Amino acid sequence: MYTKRLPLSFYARSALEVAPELLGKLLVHVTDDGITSGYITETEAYMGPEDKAAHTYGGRKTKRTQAMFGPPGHAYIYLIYGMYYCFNVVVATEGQPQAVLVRALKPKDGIQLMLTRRQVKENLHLLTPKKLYQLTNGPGKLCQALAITKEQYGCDLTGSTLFIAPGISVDHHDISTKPRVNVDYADEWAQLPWRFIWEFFLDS
DNA sequence: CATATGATTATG
DNA sequence: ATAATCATATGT
Repeated sequence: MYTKRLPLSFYARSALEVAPELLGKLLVHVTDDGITSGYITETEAYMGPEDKAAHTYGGRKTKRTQAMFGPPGHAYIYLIYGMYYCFNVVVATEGQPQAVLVRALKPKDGIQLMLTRRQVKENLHLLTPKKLYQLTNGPGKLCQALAITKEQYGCDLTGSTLFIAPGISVDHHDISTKPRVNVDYADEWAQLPWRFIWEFFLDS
């Protein structure tokens, strides 16, 4: 179905470079239940040891964060609030623990399957563009919709089960930036505009 | 070993 | 505004 993948070179750059460029790219997960995918619409850059908001601040290397220290182009996934998974793309170079959090998607393939996984009652045909987007407009939500769990921890994103395809190109005028969400504890690092949002039209 | 808490979400 | 819910991080 999909043959192209973003090359390793795409990921071998700083989180600040990769985060905005990930917008419009297609995140795909192939499972026994079927294929689900969506265009990336929102990301956040986490720059590693110096970034107080990053899990690897101060070089913290633990069982949870080890994937961030590994080679780029792999998945860093963690559980938050005891109930939701968050999906990140490891970037930069091995030993340089940077990552990009994927915060939202615009659903593409496998919408019926996403509805089931997210336990949405609404009928597929009666789904408004807004309702459709609500399926994957949060880091925990998109992991539920695409069935991303710790099983995919460290997964090679140039591989064949959980991967990122080129998708569509986004005009940089349609990208806005904001401070990252829920990182108040990070002092001056909390205010940096390291959240990137693709301002697409809901019904396009 | 004990404790506090979080890169969130759903519901009221 | 607040509850849900637990792996991880940190300290003793």
